[in-house]
Amino acid sequence: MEGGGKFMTGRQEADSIERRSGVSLWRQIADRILQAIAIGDFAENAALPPEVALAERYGVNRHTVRSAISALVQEGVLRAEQGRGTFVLSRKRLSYPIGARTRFSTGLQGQTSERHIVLLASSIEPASQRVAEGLGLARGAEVIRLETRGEADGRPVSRAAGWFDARRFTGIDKAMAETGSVTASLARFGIDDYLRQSTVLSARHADAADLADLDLQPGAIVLVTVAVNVTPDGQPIQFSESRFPAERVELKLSAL
Amino acid sequence: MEGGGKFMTGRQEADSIERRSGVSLWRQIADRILQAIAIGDFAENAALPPEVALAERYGVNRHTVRSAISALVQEGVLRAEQGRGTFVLSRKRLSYPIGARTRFSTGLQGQTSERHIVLLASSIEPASQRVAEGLGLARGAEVIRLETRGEADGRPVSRAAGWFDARRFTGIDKAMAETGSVTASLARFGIDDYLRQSTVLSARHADAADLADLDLQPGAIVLVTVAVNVTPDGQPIQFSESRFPAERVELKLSAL
DNA sequence: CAAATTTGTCTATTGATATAGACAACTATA
DNA sequence: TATAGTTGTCTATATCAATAGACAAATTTG
Repeated sequence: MEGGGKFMTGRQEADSIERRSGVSLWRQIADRILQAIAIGDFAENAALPPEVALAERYGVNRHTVRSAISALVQEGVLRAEQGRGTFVLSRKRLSYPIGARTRFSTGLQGQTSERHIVLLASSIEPASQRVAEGLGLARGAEVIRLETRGEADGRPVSRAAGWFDARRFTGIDKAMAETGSVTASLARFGIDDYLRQSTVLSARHADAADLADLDLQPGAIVLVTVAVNVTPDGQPIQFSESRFPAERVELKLSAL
Repeated sequence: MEGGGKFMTGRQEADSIERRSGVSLWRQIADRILQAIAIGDFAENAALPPEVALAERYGVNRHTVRSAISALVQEGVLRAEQGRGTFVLSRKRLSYPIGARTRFSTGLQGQTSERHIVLLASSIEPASQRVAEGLGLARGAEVIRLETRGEADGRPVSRAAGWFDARRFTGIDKAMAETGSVTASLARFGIDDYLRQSTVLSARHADAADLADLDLQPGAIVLVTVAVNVTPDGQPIQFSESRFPAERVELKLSAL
């Protein structure tokens, strides 16, 4: 029973693996295992099926499965013990909420014991076309750019660039460095509340910058959001582009 | 340093390519070209830079670039003409809106000249755990499952499975086959309006089923949404899982 | 027409990917 | 303690991926 099971269950399952696809088999199998963990097929701390069983299941050689497992061990997802088995270390994906009032820290409450934003860099630059459009400024107007990384339990879960009107938000880089919070920084400028006006979402393979920023292994997938935050009366205050590692994060879109 | 140019522009650019990553260079370059087209770097009908220029730009051999181009020609994204150049065929990605009132047809108005939903299959089955949770039914309760494909201008842009309470929506499969519209089908059961209660979003490599369903090439990425639609008073009516080809579709999250 | 530019094809070589088989090392258990 | 089950290591072979160079074929330009 290879492909016949597709309609049998309520879940998309590992029917097969694509050869000569430009994606190596071990990478595809590593992705499958990651996904299986994410949807709860392999419980945390539980043993994976033995290598020979996985090899049969995916229709490849045992050594190919070993390459996949070896990559996941490198990533800290699995732990292999000779004679015993291979065990799942990492938890399910974080569920990052996106809605009218998207906030980093509050959204992950309950899922992680610790979370924070690190300001990596800031700069002043002329607004590019899309930034200018998003913020309702003239192209080339001065904007402040903040580069940040979100971390939860010590692991990177997001990497964002945010742009603000440099005139209105002079010094927001310092505020951000001190508070570690966009919400708190904006409060210093009299912004008590802000809303997510629009979010555009896409996905792609991680490039070199993503790999470094998010501590990913080559071949990983990133979710990309491009968003505009506005004041309650509709004035644009922030344009942002965020990247999330798809293997560690899912986005939960909440009405509101 | 490698990524020195990273802070120079407002755009994530092609700093480099990852070797021995499990993803072949030609596939990575094909992804880059797709992305460049999607964000408008290469205009429609315009010529791509010559192969030698691309090879230099990405730091690979010309033949590797040719492999990437050849894959994109297969996918119908590019057209190569000997002696002239290689040209961009496909348009930008469709922007598929997701919000409180997500509807297939209305959402794509203006972006495509033609769009419709095809009912591929339907069945009655016991509710799996997650379907039951989503619909607020007991696990194992009978549900109707509709398998559909969304097409715009003749190209697949979505592939969805939708589940409905079999008791309440007996015959919705026929309604769907006749009307080709979820909204119209639900109207027959007295549902004039419905809202998107929750959407969970993730991304992964396309598996064999995705490749067949969405007419993709191996190595492609799919966006996956899992959603629950409810009546205005909060009663769950539909649980769905949809897959979108990331190279052809982006999701636009609209407030409310 | 001639030259320059660009894509297409061919041969050859190297390294990564995948398969195959055998056996060692370690663990749990009967 | 013996046995079965599991991960770890090794050798060998075949195929795919990537590089390198040369030249043909088609198109555009001077």
